[in-house]
Amino acid sequence: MKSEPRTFSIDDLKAAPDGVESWDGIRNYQARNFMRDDMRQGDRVLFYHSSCPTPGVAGLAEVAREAHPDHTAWDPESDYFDPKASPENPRWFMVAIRFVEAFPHIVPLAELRRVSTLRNMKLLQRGQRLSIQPVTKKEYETICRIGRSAASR
DNA sequence: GCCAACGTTGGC
DNA sequence: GCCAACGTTGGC
Repeated sequence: MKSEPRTFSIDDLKAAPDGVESWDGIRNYQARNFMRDDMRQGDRVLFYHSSCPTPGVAGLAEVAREAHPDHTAWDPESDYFDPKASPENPRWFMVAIRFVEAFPHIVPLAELRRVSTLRNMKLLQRGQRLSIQPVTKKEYETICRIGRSAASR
């Protein structure tokens, strides 16, 4: 899951009550469908910092609550207001995630690109902008190993 | 700030 | 259903 750290970082997640935060504001159908159809309680999440000096994986979270209607969609005061959404027809969904760990050092995108076993990772494919993407177990484990190692920087 | 690559909108 | 125009994402 990608987030701009100026807006919401892994440290912000850690500081949230119980380390839990709702992932509201997703207004892309593919990302919505992925949250609604594929993300399950306890699933691990790579927390990615985007649009910042060193984009990369900052740490880990887990799904604390499965998909439920994103109420910001029918709040006219919200930046994420969608006039076509309503409590009866929510249109947009969100999950809640819980902080698990922050890596000692971010795993930079540039480093991910150098790891041959990650070459098929969706994040690294050309034109891939989706803010929520599936990750294979092997990719997840590889990135955890790099993130926890003293050699990462 | 630039720009490539997508996604969405809306006229026809 | 097509597709041009526009908006967004996100690395660099």
